[in-house]
Amino acid sequence: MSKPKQRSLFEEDELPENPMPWERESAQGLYLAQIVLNRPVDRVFHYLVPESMRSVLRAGYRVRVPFGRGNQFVAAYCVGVGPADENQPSIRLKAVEAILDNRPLFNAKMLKLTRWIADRYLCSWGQVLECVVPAGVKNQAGTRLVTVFELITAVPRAENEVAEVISKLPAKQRAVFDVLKSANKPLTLDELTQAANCGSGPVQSLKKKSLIRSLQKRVSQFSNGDEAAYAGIKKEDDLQLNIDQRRALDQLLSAIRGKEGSTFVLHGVTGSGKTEVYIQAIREVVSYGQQAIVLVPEISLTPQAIQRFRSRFDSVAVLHSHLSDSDRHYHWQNIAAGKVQVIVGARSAVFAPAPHLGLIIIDEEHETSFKQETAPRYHAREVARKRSELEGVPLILGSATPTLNSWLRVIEKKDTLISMPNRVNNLAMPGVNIIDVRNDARIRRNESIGRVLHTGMQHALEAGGQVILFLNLRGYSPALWCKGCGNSVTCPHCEISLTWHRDKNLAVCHSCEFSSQPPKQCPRCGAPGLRFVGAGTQRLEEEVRAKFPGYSCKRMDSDTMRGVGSHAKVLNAFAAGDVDILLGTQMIAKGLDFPNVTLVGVVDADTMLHQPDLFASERTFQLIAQVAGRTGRGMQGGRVFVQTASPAEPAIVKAAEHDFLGFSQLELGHRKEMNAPPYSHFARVILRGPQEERVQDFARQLAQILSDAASEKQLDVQILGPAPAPIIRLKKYFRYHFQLAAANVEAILQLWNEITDKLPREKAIEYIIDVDPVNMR
DNA sequence: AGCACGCCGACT
DNA sequence: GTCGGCGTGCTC
Repeated sequence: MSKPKQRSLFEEDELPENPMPWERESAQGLYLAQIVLNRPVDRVFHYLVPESMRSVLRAGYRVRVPFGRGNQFVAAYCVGVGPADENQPSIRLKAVEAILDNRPLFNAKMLKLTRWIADRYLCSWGQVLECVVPAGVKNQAGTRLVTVFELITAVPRAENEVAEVISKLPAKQRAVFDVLKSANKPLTLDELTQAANCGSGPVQSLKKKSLIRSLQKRVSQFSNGDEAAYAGIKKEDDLQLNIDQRRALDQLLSAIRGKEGSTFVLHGVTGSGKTEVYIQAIREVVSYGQQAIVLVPEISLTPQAIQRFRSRFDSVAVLHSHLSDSDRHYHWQNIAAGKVQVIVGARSAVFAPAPHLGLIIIDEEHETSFKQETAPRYHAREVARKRSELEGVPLILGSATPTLNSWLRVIEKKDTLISMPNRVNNLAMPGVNIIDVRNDARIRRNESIGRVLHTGMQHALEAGGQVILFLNLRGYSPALWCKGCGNSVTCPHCEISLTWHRDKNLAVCHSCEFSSQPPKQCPRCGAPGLRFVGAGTQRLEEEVRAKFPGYSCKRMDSDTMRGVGSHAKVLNAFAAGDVDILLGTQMIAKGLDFPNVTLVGVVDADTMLHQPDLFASERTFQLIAQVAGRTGRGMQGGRVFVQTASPAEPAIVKAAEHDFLGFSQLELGHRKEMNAPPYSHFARVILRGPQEERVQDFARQLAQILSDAASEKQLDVQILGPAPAPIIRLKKYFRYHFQLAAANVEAILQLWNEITDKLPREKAIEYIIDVDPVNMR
């Protein structure tokens, strides 16, 4: 019984755990709490519930408990309460020390969901719960304790005695007493003394006479940021839907009305008006007094996107990364109180404590940012799937380029497809030109903009259109290359090529925080004259300014978009037409909707394609399709130029043809052949330590143990590797990884659970396991 | 993950 | 003889 996690994964057994061994030994009518901790031990601990807490403590509260040999007090989560089983020896049990919340933070469904996450992503229940509750809720940010006074009414004293004491009160005390009596609620010292026009003396005297008492009350002092957010937003009516949108909405409405916990893949090409469909589907659940959760990638949480929801609904909570602890706490309370209709947020908003959830939507479902890269390493899409099942509400996965994962479920009829194959207003999809740059003299000269793209930009700009240029590398030059030895200068910690940032004249590692003055000589061979090769957004900006001097140009990447409002500022300028050419990284690839953009240039389609990654092809397709979607949204139409040295690459060709079906067919064929996801599951074990050889040895050791266990337990799990991780050095650690592969994820989970507490330890070597990884670095 | 216990080497 | 290194195992 050391691993409750194995049991509850695919059984629907109820939350109170099976009796622990000692629970079977003596029945004394004890009342116990089941407690989990934010530690990587996935076990439920039992604590005595003191008499005083018995009527309050339930599953879902946080508590403080003594833990370990030193009885250190730690915050923990109560996941169940109940009488002890028979034969409970009370000696070894400790007692709950305190309850930390005024109300439970989790209901039964959320407990079930978090338990599922712990099982599915191989971490402890406590770790999941810890990550679900925002820090601002834990530390009660935006609230404080104040002392208030109230009358003592229920005192077992003779009434006439009390009346006599009251009648003999000095004037000031009498005034205080009357104020408190007429207020009929607890008052602070300030309120009291002001109303009674006295000092604190009379109040203290009354307290001494046991006519009033003081108590601590927690009051919120949230700065109501929401009113400001809503100021200046005028409400708008729902738009008229076109035929595709109408059909999509009708399908969703019937699922909503039927209370189905089913999943819909909404495949709508860029510009097909998915958001309007979401909004009107939400309208339906809101009309029942229910709430909707909308997950979007963090980078899509733009002011325009937020405004779009705020102009349609009375109360929208937006959960983004710039919120203060206090804001987060405020939203959590509001959401839990059912005061919020729509919750819009990034990944973690999937845990929003909506009491009457009616609908979950994930927009841009293909975005990799829905996978959390630290424990618990959950994927919000899968968590949403589970939550929709538990709550019996529909889940909508929207994208112009659905993941092959979701697409396979459509093909297998596990999920329902809704197609929106046309753009709104009968706009055409933009024409995409694949430009083979292998023979372009300018590209050979190390320029980024080839002849064809240059001409295209010129025409677009002269016709009054705007241009977006996409390049997925920030900085000036992605490599400092030495002619002498042919090597590039790498980060001393990560062995990754340093990128030269010309504006600050720094060589920066994009993997850790390292940066230094660019060396004058090669650190390896000492030869002088390092060359800066390749181009990042900084250099592209310079080239654009040189080549298009009459036009204004703005760069958007994580270097220029440090400030909170910087994003909106540039986009507003672009929308207003003050900027002709917008260039940048990933962050301009999604969701932008500017009708005057008549040309989009993908400066280098090959960077993503050539990554040693199972998903490289899928990502390349997604990226080109998404970037292409940024144009042709007005009446002038639009064109896309994709510069590549692999013009025949299917991911690029199919993206150019806007042929998702064709691409998915091809790519799924490859995946099936290779028995790769979505036809199988992976879990990736990553090890790191300061000495490369020991990390490698230990990786081999672990892989061997897992491999042996797999054959011993007859589990069909392949062990692939170990091998050096693609980024072998990261911040002073050497990294190795290996993978567990199986047709069913359950086999992987079972194998890991069988072995995990028997695995050896090695000093200074840490390892983690990532189930269904999206990032292979 | 912590943390305490315990079993070995270098000190007053 | 003891202080403290770090490996080992447990945590209701």
